[in-house]
This record gives sequence, structure tokens and C-alpha cells, in this order.
Amino acid sequence: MRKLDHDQRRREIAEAAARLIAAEGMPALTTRSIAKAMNCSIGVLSHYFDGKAAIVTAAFAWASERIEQRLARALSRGISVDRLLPLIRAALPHDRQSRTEWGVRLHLWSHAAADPDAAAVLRADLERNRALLGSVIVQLQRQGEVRPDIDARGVAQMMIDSMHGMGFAALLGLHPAGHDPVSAFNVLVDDLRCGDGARRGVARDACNA
Amino acid sequence: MRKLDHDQRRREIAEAAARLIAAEGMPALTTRSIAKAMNCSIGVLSHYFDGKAAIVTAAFAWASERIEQRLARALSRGISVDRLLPLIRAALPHDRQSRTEWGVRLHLWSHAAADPDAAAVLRADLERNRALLGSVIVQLQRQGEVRPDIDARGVAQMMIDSMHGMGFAALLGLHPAGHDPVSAFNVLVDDLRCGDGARRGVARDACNA
Amino acid sequence: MRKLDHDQRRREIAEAAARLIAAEGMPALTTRSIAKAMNCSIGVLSHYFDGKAAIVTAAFAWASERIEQRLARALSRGISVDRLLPLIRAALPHDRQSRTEWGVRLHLWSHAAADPDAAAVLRADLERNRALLGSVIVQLQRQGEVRPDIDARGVAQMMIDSMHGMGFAALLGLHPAGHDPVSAFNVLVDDLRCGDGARRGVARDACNA
Amino acid sequence: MRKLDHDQRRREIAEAAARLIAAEGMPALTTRSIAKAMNCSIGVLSHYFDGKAAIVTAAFAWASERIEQRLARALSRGISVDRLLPLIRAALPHDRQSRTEWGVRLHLWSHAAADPDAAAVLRADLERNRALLGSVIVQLQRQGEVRPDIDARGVAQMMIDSMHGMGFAALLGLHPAGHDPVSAFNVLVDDLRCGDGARRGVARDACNA
DNA sequence: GATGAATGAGGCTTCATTCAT
DNA sequence: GATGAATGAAGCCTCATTCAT
Repeated sequence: MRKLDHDQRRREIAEAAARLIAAEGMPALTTRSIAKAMNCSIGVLSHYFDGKAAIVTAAFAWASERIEQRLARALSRGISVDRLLPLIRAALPHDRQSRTEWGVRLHLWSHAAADPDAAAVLRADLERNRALLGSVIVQLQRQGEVRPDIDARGVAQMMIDSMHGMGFAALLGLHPAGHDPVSAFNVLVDDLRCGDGARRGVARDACNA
Repeated sequence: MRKLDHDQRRREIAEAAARLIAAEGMPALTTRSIAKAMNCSIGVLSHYFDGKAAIVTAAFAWASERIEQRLARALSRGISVDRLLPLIRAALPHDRQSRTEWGVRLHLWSHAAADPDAAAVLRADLERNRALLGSVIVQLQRQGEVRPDIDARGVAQMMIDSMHGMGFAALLGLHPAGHDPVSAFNVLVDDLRCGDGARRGVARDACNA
Repeated sequence: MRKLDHDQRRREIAEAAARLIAAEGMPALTTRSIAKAMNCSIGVLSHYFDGKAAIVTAAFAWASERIEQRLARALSRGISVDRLLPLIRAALPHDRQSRTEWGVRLHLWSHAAADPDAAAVLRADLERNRALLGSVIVQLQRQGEVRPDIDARGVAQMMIDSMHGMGFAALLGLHPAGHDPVSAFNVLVDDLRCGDGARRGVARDACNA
Repeated sequence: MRKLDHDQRRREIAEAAARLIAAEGMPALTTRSIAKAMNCSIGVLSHYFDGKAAIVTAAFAWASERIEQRLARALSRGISVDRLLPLIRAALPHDRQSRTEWGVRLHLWSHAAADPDAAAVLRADLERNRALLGSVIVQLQRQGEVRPDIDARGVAQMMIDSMHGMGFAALLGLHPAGHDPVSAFNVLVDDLRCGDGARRGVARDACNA
């Protein structure tokens, strides 16, 4: 029970730190700002974390965990080719909560550029996501919804890379107004589908016109 | 001539700062570290920049400029559908210099999360790149190498988003060993091409097998 | 209790700063010198004051408070025309403590020349002193010790102005050796008195001699 | 001729420094601000002055000189008891130029609190003014306009002290709106006059009423 | 466990001064 | 004589951390 309280408190601190990172950036994450956000004194932090670096690590972990949970929840609603786009959409930043998570993620990426430990964590995260998305595609192949000749892991990697690019860009408001980056995945998804050659062939005939 | 020296020196400082950012991250970018990298005294910096924030801005601008120049150079070698992949490859991090540029770029993105000015610069950068890549695609459409029914700007945006995701991931060593992220663009490029319906059709037939 | 400690500490810092200002001037008032005088570390100061400017303000306030208290103490010993000169003497710099207070006061005046906030504080201080001295004169008029036809506030203002000039000059050792500036007030005090026309008349006859 | 240019330039620099001191205070007096005000480069200053301290000294001297000249000009218009008040009024701050001079003077006083050299200069200045004003009073005594039984130097000192207090207060806007501090000198001047005992005697009778 | 006062290193900036051009 | 780039000390402030209460 004591242990539970302890872990609970750690999680609260990590979350507070994560929110601060997302909202104001790493430089604004100070022990003072965390204590203020937690409405507690500075000294408390050292009871739960061994220095600020550990809090940062925990904040990054908190966000990564949330992001994975979000993906898992989306997957739990059932898998089909037609659900791929909504799934991607659910994974990208689209509401306050997901924007916070993506905000932390972006800072984690830049943090990892100079911190090998963070980079290792990041690699592990990505590997899990790749495996997860890869297994989804394999399952769709087994369901006969996706062409069997494609490399599931390769496509998963590409989708994840693209999602990161889109997610960060969306987070920073880098897309033109009204632009829906996810719709671009239609091209890719259509390409994965079985038996839709007809429509595409027509369009392609236009070249020779 | 005096003015030239002044600008030259500013550029040198910006470059030194950019290299520091890429190599050790923003927190390691201090006036001391810049002066040390420049082999000069701290006070010099204030002769050329109006505070550290201005140096950071200049460093970001230096990297963005280099990245655009790199893209422009790649484009100057001629445009064709078959050159699209090499072009993308040239734009992604692949050597020391390009890794430095991408390192700064990643930090600029996370910096922009909390700095509206940096975000505005980023948006302008992206808009230019989008226009550039969009015009390339339009030209390819005019040359009859790309299907006329696709939305050039939409595809350009998607390619850029994906490149960012791949570029950052490649920079951080997030891809599995031996993985070539660029090859994933083959799917997209093939989709853009005119008159290649045949091969795809064959593959798609496998679904029904 | 905690609050008391806090305020007590603030007062100590303000006093230390005031003594430094009086002894060595504003340029010598640095965070280092204050910390050294307080025998504590530099960081402590920011626990109690919001920057150096706030310490300076508090130091000025400390001295002004002391000066007013000194005046109030002198007044509490009873009021009569014969006590006016001793009262003035008590208000002017005459011992180590009062010299410190006047030293700070002088620096406050020059500080106020470029700082509207300080000037406003100064104006308020002066207004209080003017009111206080004015009420003393009114009381003496009621007691029949001072001529009823004089303007109490005007005389109070003149006395205060003169006291400032004398006080600053005395502080800087500007008077000739052995000179007692306060005795000059005899002229004014005699002029205020009721019923001493005789002595003056005699002296004035000398003109026609 | 060269020497003249040199001295002329020194005077210009001293004046520029003095104006800066009066307008923005000592802390704002930097080599850069002086050079900017002079519209020249920083290096020039070291051709004419041996460091900043020398410039400050010269600026103080410039203002003191001006103040004395102002007093001398006022005296050259002829001396009589009736001209004493206008003379005092001319010496106090009353226009842009005199306010500048008084501004520098105030800073000189606070500067002298921690700088024995400046204090010595100040003492010498004051001694000259005391002698000047004292000789004026002596002359008035000889002209039979001032009572012969007063101590000329003592009165001169008192007048100077009061003028300083009034001048500084006026400079800082410390007087109540509409208040004319100089009129307070009427009391003193009347007291100096020969043969006006009648009016005073009448007023004094009011005490017994 | 919790508090927050204290520490002192280190960040950014400004300044007077020097000196090569 | 004039310029202004360069220097580096020193100013103020913030920060993570420690520790007595």
C-alpha cells in the first residue's frame, strides 16, 4: 500500500513534468516549476526521484506509455484495411491530451540527439511500435485484405516514419490551413489493398491522353 | 569590405553555434562554449549579435539555409521521375555535414514548440520547400512522367512530412540496422508514374490466389 | 513565526545594504558585497528580494523609516519654541547612526533624479515630514509661543529645505571647521517667537548710527 | 592652436558627459553612451581623457563652473538688498540649462560621499561661493542696506545651505504644486534689512491679542 | 515525510580599456 | 588622430541540490 502511494506519486510528478515540457519546453522545466505545478515543496521531489534527470526520464516514459496506450486502444476496436486511416488519425495529435503527448515526444527526440540513454529508450519504443504495426499488417494479410507480396515490417516502418513527420508538423501547426495530412495515406492504403486495380488503371490511362 | 567582414564573422559564429547544437544539444550551447569553439573571448559575441537568442536564431537560419541549398543543388542536376529517389536521398541525412544540418533542424523543431517566432520561421521554411517540391512535380506532370490527376501540393506535403520523419529517425539511429528508409518511397513514386499499371496489376492478382 | 523570521531577515538585508550605500556609495553595492556583509551566500538574497532593485528600494525605505523615527522620538520629548533648535539638531547628522541614515538619504536623492518611482517615494516622505513639522508649528501657535500670523506649512517647508541643505553639507564635511550650521536657525526661530521685539529693535538701531 | 582644439574637445566631452549624468544618472554614463552622444567612436575618448574617472571629474567641473558663472552673471547686474531674492532665484534651478547643472551637482554630492577627491573639490567650490556671497553681504553692510551687526559669513553659509536644500528639492519636484520656495527667503532678507522694525513690531503685537 | 532556506556554480550580459589598422 | 574589434573581469540572476527543522 505504501509502495502504491509511492509509485502513484512518482507518476503524478512525471505527468506534471511532462505537461510542463509540452507546454513550455525543456528550459522551462525546473525543479521549482515542477513543485509549483504539483503544489508541493521542492524538497518533495528528491524523495521520489534521484535528481532532475530522473524526472525528465520518467516524464518521457510517461508520455511514451500514453502514446502506446492510445495506439493499443485504437487497435482494440478491431482491425481492417478500412480502419487503417482512422487508426492513424487516432495516433496523430488531434486533441489536447494527444497534443501534450506529442509535445513531449518531440522534446524527447531532440533530447535523444545528445543523450545516448534517451536514444536507446527511443529505439526500444520505436521497435515495439514497429512490431505492433507490423503484426497488424500481417494479420490483415492473413485476412486477405492486404496484398501478400508486401513487406509488412518495411511498410510499418514507413508508416511510422511518415506519421512522425506528420505528427510533429501538425503539432507545430506547420501544415497549410485546412490541410488534412492523414488523407495522404490514402495513396499508401489503396496500394496495400487487394483487388482495386480497376480504378487506378483508369486514372493512369489519362497519361496517354 | 568592413561590412563583408562583419557579415562573414556573423556567419562563422552562427555556424559554430549550429555545430554545437547538433553535436551536444541546446543546453550545451552557452556563450562560453561558443567562444571556445570560435577560439575567441566571450565579449566578441555581443559585437555581432544582440544576445544569445539572436545567435540561436542565426544558427537555425544557417542550417535551414544549408538544407535548402542542398535541395537546390540536387534539383539542379535535372529532374525526372527516376531522379526522385536520389533527390530524396540527397536531402536526407547521409554524411557528416548533412547530419549536422539535420541535427540543428531537429532542435529547431523542438525549440519552435515553445517559441512562436521560431515556429513562424519554420512555417515559412516549410512553405518554400513545399512550393519547390510542388513545382518539381508539376514540371514532371508537364513532361508526361507523372500522372496528371494527382494533387501536386498534396503529394509534395506528404513527401516532405515523410522525409522529416525519416530524416529525424535516421539521424537518431532509430531504424533497424541495414534498413533503407528511402526505398519505401518506391511505392509512392511508382504510384505517381504514368503507364506502369501492368506490373502492379500482376502483383495485385496474388490476392485472389 | 516563520513570517516574522522572513520579515526580520528582509530587514537585516535592507539594513546591510543601507550601510553599504552610506559607507561606499551605490556603485559599491553589489550582490557580492551585500552577501559578504551579511555573511551569507549570494543566492540567499533572491529568497528575500525580487532582484537587486528591490533591495535598493528596501534600503532606502529602511533609512527613511529610521529618519522619521528619529524625528518622532525627538518630538515625543515635548514641544516648545525653546526645543526647536535641539529638535533640528537631533534631526541632522550628528553621530554614526544618523550619518549612515543621511548617507543613504543623499544617495536616494540622486537616485530619484533618474528613477520616477524613487522620486515618488521621496515626495511622499517629504509630504509626511512637512505635515508633521507643520502640525508642530500650529501647536506652538495655539500655545501662544509662535506668532499666529505666519504660514505654518510655508515655514515648515523652508525649515525642511534648509535642514536638507545643512544635513547634506554637514555629512560631506562641507562646512568650515567649527561652524555650527544649526545656530543659523536662531534667526528664524527668533522671528517666530512672540514678544521679543525689544532686543531686535536695539540691534536695528545700529543701522542709523 | 592645436592646444585650443584639444581643450575645446575636452570641454565638449565633459559637457556631453554632464548632460548624460543630469538626464539619466551616473549608472547610465558609460563610455559608449558618451561616444554616442558625441557622435564619435569610443577610442576618441582616451585621446582626451585618461580613463572614465577623469571624464566624470571633468563633467563635474564643467557643471560647477557653469553654476559659478551663472551666479557671477547675476551679481554683475548690481547689488542691493532688493536684488537678493532675484539673485537667489537665478541661482536655483529654473530652466533647462540650470536644471542640467543642478542635476550634475546633485550627483556630484552623492559621488563625493564616497570619493574624498570629489569631496575636496566640493569643499573648494563651496568655499568660493561662501566667500563670494559673504563679500556681497559685507558690501551691502557698507552700503547701509544691511544691519552691521550680523555675521556675513554665517549668513552666507546659511543662505547657501538653504539654497542647496531648495535647489535639490525643486530639481526633484519635491515641493507642493504652486509652492515658491524662494519666497521663504523673505523672512531672512527682511531680518537683514535696516530700519524695518516697525512692521514687524506690529505683527508681533498680535501675540498678546 | 515534508518543508524551504541556504549554497555556490554557472548562465548571460555589460563595461572600461587596449591596440592593430 | 580616429576607429571599433577584442578582451576578460564582474555584475545580476537562476538553478539543482542539500540539509536542518
